[in-house]
Amino acid sequence: MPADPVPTRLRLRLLFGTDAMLGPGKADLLQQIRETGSISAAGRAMGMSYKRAWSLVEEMNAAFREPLVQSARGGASGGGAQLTAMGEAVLAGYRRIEEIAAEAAGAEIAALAGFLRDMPDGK
Amino acid sequence: MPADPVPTRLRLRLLFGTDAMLGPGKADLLQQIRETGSISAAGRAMGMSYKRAWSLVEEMNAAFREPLVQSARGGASGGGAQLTAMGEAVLAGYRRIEEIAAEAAGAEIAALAGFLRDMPDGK
DNA sequence: TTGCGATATGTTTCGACGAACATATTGCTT
DNA sequence: AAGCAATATGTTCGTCGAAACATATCGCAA
Repeated sequence: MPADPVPTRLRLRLLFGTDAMLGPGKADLLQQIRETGSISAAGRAMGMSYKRAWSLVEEMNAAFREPLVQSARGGASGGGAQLTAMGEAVLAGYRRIEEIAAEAAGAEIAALAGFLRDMPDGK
Repeated sequence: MPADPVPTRLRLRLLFGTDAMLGPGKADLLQQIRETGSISAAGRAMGMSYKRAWSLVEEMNAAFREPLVQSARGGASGGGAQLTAMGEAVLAGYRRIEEIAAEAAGAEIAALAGFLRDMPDGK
């Protein structure tokens, strides 16, 4: 068989109770913060305003027992941010969940994708 | 241990290529159509305008090789809609994927939920 | 002590998406 | 032939959330 004509991805979102949630956006943000060492740089890398990035960080820090992101302002480089141990754990956990789910449901997902029309768009 | 303080749910969305996607909303809509035999009744049951429900149906019908919903207008009861065999298959497949993913990742999800603050809100 | 770069946070502006509204159409029933 | 109930589809109107804009603050370095 040829490479699958329609690459199918699985995105998942965890709903904690009524308000708190963790999805691909926050996970990617955590990862970018981890890589760039800055909330603003992470936001830029994702085409997201600093304000929005910061808001998401604030939500996450409030939702868990301990903050996921530790930030500092001032200093030589103006400040920065990095993941706490809790932040590392949550990010790793989310990635693991993604992987496990995609793996477990892979066959079913492929079956569904097989029902798709070949070219959904006009391309 | 007591019942989990924060009931955690998993919602997943399948992204087919760039445009087509299938998530909880469309799946629930399919199920309601199946149960009510009508697009408008399904929309009402979900607090969704007929127009929106119809649009979603149109998207789904266009995305797959065969329509998922077959509709008829006119007639004794004014018309109606029902799932095609393809529609039944897609709905069942999505539910199965949900179940498999939740089951496979259950332990990891519970672990993450354990990191949550007890009362995210003020309640 | 001035400047820089990033965090922190409030206010205003804007645009997309859905709701609401409005019709047209269809085919049984009576 | 008239009426009904639901599909089908276009148009307008509101609203919520994000973007954009605007400051304030911090701490090191030069």
